[in-house]
Amino acid sequence: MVMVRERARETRGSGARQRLTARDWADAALAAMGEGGLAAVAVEPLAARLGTTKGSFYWHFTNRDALIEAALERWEESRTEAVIAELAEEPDPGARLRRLFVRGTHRAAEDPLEVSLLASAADPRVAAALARVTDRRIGHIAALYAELGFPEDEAQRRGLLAYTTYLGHAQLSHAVPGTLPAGDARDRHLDAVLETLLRPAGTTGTSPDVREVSPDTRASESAAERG
Amino acid sequence: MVMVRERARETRGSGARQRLTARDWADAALAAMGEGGLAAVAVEPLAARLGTTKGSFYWHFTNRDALIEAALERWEESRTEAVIAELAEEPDPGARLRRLFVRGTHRAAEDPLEVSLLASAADPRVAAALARVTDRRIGHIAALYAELGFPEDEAQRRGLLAYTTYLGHAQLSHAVPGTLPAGDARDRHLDAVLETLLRPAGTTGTSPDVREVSPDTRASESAAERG
DNA sequence: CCATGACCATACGCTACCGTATGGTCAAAA
DNA sequence: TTTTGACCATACGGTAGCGTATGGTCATGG
Repeated sequence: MVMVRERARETRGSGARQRLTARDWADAALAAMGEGGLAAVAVEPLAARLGTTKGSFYWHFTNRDALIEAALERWEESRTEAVIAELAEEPDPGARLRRLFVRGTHRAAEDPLEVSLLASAADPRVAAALARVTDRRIGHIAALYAELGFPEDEAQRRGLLAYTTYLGHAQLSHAVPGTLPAGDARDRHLDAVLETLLRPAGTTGTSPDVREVSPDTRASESAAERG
Repeated sequence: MVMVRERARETRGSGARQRLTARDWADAALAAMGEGGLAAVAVEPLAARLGTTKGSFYWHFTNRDALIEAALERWEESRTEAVIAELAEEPDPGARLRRLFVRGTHRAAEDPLEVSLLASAADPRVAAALARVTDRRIGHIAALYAELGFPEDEAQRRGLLAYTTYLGHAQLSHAVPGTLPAGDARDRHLDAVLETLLRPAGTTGTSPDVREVSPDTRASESAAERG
């Protein structure tokens, strides 16, 4: 089963032969990681998938660990950029937080990479990357809460809770998707969650004086996104 | 750590060996799973750890899959019993929910087994076990909310949110423990989270009319528990 | 007292993967 | 045109684990 390698040599610049770069390998590693976790980042299967052999890999990387590190680095920066891209749009911090949460959960439901990384947190490199990204994200969410008028410690606490909720949601949507509402009900659920996360504190008590959640600021954005 | 194997009858040099049961293997598998995930449930390392050989294992089990299934079954029922044990104590549903949440998060922080299982949710057997346990737990929490007076759909929604929060918290405490407050601050954080999860709905709005969280019903129970 | 069967040890072949060694190919530089 | 060096193919040896085969040991019942 030899691959038909097309040698379409463009006359200029981009050496259009099927030669690979270290980044190609890192991307493939990330993809494999999303599908099978850290253990799926294996040189020989990746080589087969890329239509090449180990000879190529060991030219670009000293060993498998180096590949893992490169992949994590790539993930980390791409995620940071994605978050920053989210930031730039909305002027209203409340709407920013809503969009952040909704798009984050949507993406987590589709893309297993993030959950896979969490699942591989036993590895110290993965743990380090996760720690950096997590800190940055929680800090960012806390800043949004602060912008909304919450005092610093309360903003920090709520940022942590919001991110905790996001993580749990991502976990559920991947491991036990049946528990989560689907379709319209999903957006309604997310709205209710956001309502809970944003509701001001102060009315302590367990007695449920329950009324309808007023649907004035729905956050349903059923949009597919790219990264 | 590993227990000292008592060799009951030592009248003859070093001949007398301890015989194992299938349950011993299942327990060892669960322990290994907590430490290294599903991949750590490997016959030969387990045999070494148990001070025996593969010969013993393949007497009690047909193959590795059978061991995994047995271990999961054992986990599932032990967890169910644990939850039921929690149930029986408190008469007040609000306090039950608090204790459930606090003890759950405490245990998750100490025992990596649950997080490891989540990390191995790619395996269909693990996914099935997780699905059963998750459904039962969410149902139980929702029932507590219902007992507190929330209407059925709201109780369901809040049960899901509470469990989502638990999962995210467990995940964080394992993967990025630095983000979570420690010591006293942890209990305060948990109290605040519970306050948020139990607060009645209805006061929609983003404007933070923030006051102090009244510390009338603290849920600090720094107790070690057994399973 | 020996025969049986439950239980364990050991040796073997198999697969998947890691990493090395070494030679092949091909575009561009010399 | 020859040479160079970046890039890839292939063969090799090593390790870890799965599963099988087969024989060893020991308690108990006949």
